[in-house]
Amino acid sequence: MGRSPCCEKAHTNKGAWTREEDERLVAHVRAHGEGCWRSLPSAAGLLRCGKSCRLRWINYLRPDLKRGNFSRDEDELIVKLHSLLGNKWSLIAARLPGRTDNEIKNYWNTHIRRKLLGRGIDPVTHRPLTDAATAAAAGRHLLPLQHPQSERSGDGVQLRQQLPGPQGRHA
DNA sequence: AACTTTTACAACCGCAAGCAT
DNA sequence: GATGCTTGCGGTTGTAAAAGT
Repeated sequence: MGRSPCCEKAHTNKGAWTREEDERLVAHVRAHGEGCWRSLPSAAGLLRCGKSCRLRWINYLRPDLKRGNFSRDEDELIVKLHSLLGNKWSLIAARLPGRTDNEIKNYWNTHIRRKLLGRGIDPVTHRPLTDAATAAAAGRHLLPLQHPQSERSGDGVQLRQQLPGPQGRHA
């Protein structure tokens, strides 16, 4: 399939959104509705790519977003849905009004995943961890790495899926 | 108080699906 | 059917804030 750059990168802002950019985006979507993200930035006077605008709107600016902490019910529902659907965050989000796929994905990776591991449950399969994996989960301090650089290259993804604990990050 | 490490989450990137031509 | 474009998704990264030393 053909693929083109989503935007003219040389002329777009990146990084955190400013209040002014938010206001422009909200005003434009209110006036014209969602959709046609490709042309939205220029129409709204934003130096962002359409992708970035869409993400910002969906994950942060939409008026129907709940935000705030996840309730116990939501927590349990996410675990249940994940056991059925896997990493289909958009499908899971569709069952949780006011929550976004990105928010759920982040919540899963930072909270639920660790909680399940703490209970000796594999967050991928939702089954009890094997002895080896449990040992690794319990004693991850024994593991030699948690350096993102090494995780991020090559087999790091697979490795991370097997390894428990927080995704090591450093400032 | 200063510095280091960890956590949390917003945002980016690349890929693939779906639609139009 | 082939090609090109846009949108949506999931994985990954950057960084501010919090916690620890």
